[in-house]
Amino acid sequence: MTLSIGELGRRTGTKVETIRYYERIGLLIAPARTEGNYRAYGEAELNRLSFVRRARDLGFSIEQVCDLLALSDRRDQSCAEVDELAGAHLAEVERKIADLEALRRELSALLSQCRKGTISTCLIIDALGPAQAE
Amino acid sequence: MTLSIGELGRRTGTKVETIRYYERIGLLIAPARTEGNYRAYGEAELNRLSFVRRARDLGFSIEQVCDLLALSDRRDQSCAEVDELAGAHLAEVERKIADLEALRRELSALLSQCRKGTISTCLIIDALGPAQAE
DNA sequence: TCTTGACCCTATAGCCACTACAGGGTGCAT
DNA sequence: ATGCACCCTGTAGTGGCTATAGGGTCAAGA
Repeated sequence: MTLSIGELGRRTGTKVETIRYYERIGLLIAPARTEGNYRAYGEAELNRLSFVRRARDLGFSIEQVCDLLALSDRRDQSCAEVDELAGAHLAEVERKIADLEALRRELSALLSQCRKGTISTCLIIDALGPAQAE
Repeated sequence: MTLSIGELGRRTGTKVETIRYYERIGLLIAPARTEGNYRAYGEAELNRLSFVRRARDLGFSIEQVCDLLALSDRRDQSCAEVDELAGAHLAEVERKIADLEALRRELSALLSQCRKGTISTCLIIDALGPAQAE
């Protein structure tokens, strides 16, 4: 099985430029080339890129993906590190959710107060402006 | 009242570099200068930067902040546009929350299954790897 | 008066994770 | 021979800052 970069992209839902970018930063290993200097991928590369994509879709950073890839090769060792990485990531996701929910509350409070008046009486603009009664 | 850039930063919780950046991109207007070529800010600038900071803290993009600033000057007009902008932003925030919550569910499902074994039996690594039973 | 140190200035490069060119080469069908 | 889809490299751009280099200014203290 030999895949061109475009085909690999189609199968993994990755843009061609992104694949080349991953290669450039060392996340993917430079594959063999055809006579015409085209990248030629095999199953191993397909699997590796799939792994990368899923991890990225789960919100892991490139660096975390690198770590996960390295860990996934050490099949006999404890998966405690994997667990820890995923746990840290989960905590980060939960923090972001909390931040966004605080934001949502503020924004919807502002919006619910809107009296459809003019800018000069707009509570949203007011809320952004300098504190007047302080 | 005349403020140096550092003083303005302190009063608005903004780094000096960020203020200069805002000026460079046109979000803040270039202020008067002292004899020694230092930026000299007044109350208007303090208000404007406060506005920017609050809007940024609420998660508005720089472009949205530009729009809000432009709107806030047109005090006699309807605030419908402001409302719309804030509403669109709220919708965006809600979409992000939904995305992150889906993520959280996936991650915590993965983590709850961890049996503290080796990498080769790690369900997290499995979940990232290529689909095996398909 | 000199020096120290905190502050200020500009210009430029770096961060993340891509994305979008420009300017060319390859491969296959018509 | 021509067209078109695809591939190649290299570079620059995105957003929203942040950091650094290499200097200038200003006020206080010895």
